[in-house]
Amino acid sequence: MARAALSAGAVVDVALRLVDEEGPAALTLAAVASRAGVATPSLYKHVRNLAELRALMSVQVMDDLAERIGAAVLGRSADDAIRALMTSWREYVVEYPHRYSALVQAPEPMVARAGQRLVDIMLAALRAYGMEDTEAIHATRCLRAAMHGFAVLQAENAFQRPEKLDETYDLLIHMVVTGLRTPLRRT
Amino acid sequence: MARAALSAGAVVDVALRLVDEEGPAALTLAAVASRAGVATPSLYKHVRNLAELRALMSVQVMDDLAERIGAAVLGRSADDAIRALMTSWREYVVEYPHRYSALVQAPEPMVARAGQRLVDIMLAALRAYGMEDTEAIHATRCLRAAMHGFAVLQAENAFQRPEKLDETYDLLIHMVVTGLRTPLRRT
DNA sequence: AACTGTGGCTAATGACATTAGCTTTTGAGC
DNA sequence: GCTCAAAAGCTAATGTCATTAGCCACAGTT
Repeated sequence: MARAALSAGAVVDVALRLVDEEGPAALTLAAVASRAGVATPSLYKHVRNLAELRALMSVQVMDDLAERIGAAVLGRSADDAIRALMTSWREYVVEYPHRYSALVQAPEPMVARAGQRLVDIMLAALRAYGMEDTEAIHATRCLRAAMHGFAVLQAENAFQRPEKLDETYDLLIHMVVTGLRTPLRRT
Repeated sequence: MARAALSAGAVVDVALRLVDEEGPAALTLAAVASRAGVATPSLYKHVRNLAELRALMSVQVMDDLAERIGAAVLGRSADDAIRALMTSWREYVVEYPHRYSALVQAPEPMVARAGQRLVDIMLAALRAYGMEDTEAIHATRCLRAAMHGFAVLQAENAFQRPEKLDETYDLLIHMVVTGLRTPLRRT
């Protein structure tokens, strides 16, 4: 073996810190290398290329997020679980907006798997509503769309009005919970 | 005057067609210039730089979208208007997924103004629910978040399961409409 | 027919990502 | 302690971009 200075994980950490501090546009291999105290090409010993770094960063973020929402949901059920899930999701976005903006939804297996972990937690939280499998999938997608849409727009500063975002989010939670409670007509 | 060959609008059109056909990653000035039958630096006679081109493209897309949802909402009200609004929004995304992915939410005045047009249509559609101004703002944000989140995820192919997206979207519409119908308790 | 400004062009620069090929370090086995 | 292979680092080189500078041609006006 050789010096164990850097590693794929360390590179990802450095890159995430860079994005946190300087925004998603600042993510270049040169900047990451500089922060890591290493020459740019050296990064290729740990990461295949920039696209893979992005994917690894997304996986890391999704896993962090999964841990959070998993903990938030623990021991709660139905409406209460959904509320905790949505609240903790947004807390993450507020804490790391740039990081969230850097999320990539590539069809890469690695990223897809990390995304699946998130979806699984949502599915579990929805079981309490007594949904059939197919129905639960649809509900999860809606939940995901609502949270992700809000998160993206907030992270990109697309809400300009002075009204409090917290209140808007309360309404969104209310919409989701109410929608889950009053099912569509069975066909 | 000189030859009136290209124009800012024409460049934007070419760029949009490029994105439609080859995806958002294919958007480079070189590719746009080549399609326009012109050398790369010539584009700068019509567009300040790549960032401005992106902004102009976003404005164009938002305006197209505004026209569509405006027409869809015309003459309808309340639940019916919301359903038409959400349906036509998604039709646009299905028709031009790459274009939608290329949307940028910069705080640039130009883009913000185009976004405001979209928001205004949503606000108008929500008036039928008899909401106070502040309440309408919150509701619009939720509507926007839900539609945008779904659109982004679909455009990025983030929904992998075989379940029909149309059915999921019906549920999302249902959630929004139900949520609007059953207001939060006033504090 | 000369003039002016517009749109286009070539050449140059600087930031990147990525590759090739060389050097250093280090840990494993002796 | 010594050898050595591989890991990890480095410099140099390449190709693609965006962007800028400076020049040329042409249209429409005078």
